[in-house]
Amino acid sequence: MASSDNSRLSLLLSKLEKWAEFSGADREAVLSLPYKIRSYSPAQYIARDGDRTEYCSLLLSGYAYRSKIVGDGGRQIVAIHIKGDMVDLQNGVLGIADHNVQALTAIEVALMPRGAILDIVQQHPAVARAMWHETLVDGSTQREWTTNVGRRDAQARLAHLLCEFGLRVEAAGLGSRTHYDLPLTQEQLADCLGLTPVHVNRTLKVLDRQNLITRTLRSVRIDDWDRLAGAGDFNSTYLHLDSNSRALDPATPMRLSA
Amino acid sequence: MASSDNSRLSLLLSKLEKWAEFSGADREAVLSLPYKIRSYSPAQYIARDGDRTEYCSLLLSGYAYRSKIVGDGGRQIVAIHIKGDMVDLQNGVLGIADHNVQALTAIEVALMPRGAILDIVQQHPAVARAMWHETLVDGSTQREWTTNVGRRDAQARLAHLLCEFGLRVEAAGLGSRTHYDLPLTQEQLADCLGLTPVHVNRTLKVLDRQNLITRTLRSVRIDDWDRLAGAGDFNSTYLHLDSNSRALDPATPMRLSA
DNA sequence: CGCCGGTTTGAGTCCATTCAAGAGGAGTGG
DNA sequence: CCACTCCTCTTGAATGGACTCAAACCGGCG
Repeated sequence: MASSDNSRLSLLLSKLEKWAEFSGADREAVLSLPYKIRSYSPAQYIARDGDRTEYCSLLLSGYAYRSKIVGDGGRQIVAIHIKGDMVDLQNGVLGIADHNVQALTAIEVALMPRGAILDIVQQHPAVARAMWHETLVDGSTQREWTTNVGRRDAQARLAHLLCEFGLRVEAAGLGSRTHYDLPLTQEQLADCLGLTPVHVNRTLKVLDRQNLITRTLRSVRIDDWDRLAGAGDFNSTYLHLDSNSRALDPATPMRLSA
Repeated sequence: MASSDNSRLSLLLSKLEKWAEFSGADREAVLSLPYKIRSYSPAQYIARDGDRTEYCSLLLSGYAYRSKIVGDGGRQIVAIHIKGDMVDLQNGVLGIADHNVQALTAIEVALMPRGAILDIVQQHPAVARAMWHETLVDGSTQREWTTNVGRRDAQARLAHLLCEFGLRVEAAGLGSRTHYDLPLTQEQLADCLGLTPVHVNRTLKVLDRQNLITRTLRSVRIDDWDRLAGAGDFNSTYLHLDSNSRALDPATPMRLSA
């Protein structure tokens, strides 16, 4: 466990500090978490369903995804992760993986031993609270995904996903919400959306023909954000991107219009 | 905020203690959380999407559910909660509700102020860890629901839901896994499963005709658990019902057979 | 150049939906 | 105690969105 140059964990620190007020000691503790860097190539497993997990991983670069396999061989992708996400907090803390975690592109992760995570949350309440928040936001996103596959048609599902990606990629500083890399094959998109690859292909074409998006190879340009968000029934609240929950601003609560 | 007789929070305590080793002070702190009891009648809102939330609620009796509404008016039920569940931890801690929480039956809840929850996790790491666990298990369940609506056909979806209910109801001491109250209308079942009420009706009949279940009014008898679990592609791992994660037993990791 | 994974397109099928109407059950008020 | 109403459940028939199967196309790469 080489604890060499810990500056790579500053990514984690800045993420966590969005959610709680950190003391100097808290920051110090995060930055001195033991970790090792590891690379994975596309499709490689970070964790497999059923595995005992020893590490929590912070995604340093690239994209990763979580998936579950059903009885007939079908696959559901339940989450996509980008730079700065803790990709294995749930599996790591619960101790046993209830789903697969795989690299989508070539990635780099910082592996932190499960015990070190449990220790730091034991000793640093602010860190604990921030990680808990992280988990809560993941949960919120997951509910939205359930809703997406459960109650929207193919076009809305896809539009919704593209909007979510845009905002998250932008928030992570990886591009603009209207033009970003989308390193998913149509088959993987289908597995995110509960559709078949063939139908994803057709649906993409429909969005393109309506001048909502322009597809180039593995990247997307959103030509009309507002109309795409409308088509996707997209409301960004669930992403909790505004980090003002600790000092909740007095703005009027939003309400769905429909 | 009447902090009168705190014995009702022992339900919360016993749940949390499954996930972390509590000291006497930890127990004391949980039991002396301020709360007030409130009743809701069926369909009444505990929280609405977009609301500022001031309380976290512990469900003392009855059933509740979370839902999201989509643009065309459709509803997705994203979780069902039973006695002992914290029904509003996410909304309460994040401070703004990203979905609705409603009573399914007549219910009683213990409302605890958001601030008190934040305080206790600040001062009692074991409590924080236990609540975090609670959230992680919720997240795991949510991933399974996403998978259920995304990648299983109507029959499997319904069978899966019935199995999940059975185990959870049994774990909460409310009945047996093979015979329990199911206070959902077929419309509500449909909204859990991403189906229409009409199709739920037909699918129930299919399960009945295959002698997997027997339906009586608002309750279910599972006649052949193993076959139903097979039909529903059900594997209970994701519920994390075995509370041995803090002292992980050395059993071989489970792997899916398919 | 020829392979190979991914994309595109077409045609036919099917699972679930929609629309519609009737039956059952519980509660209410006359 | 019965009539009435409302809600839920049930069933049928027709429709449709997404799927399956299958073949062709494309672009990158060895």
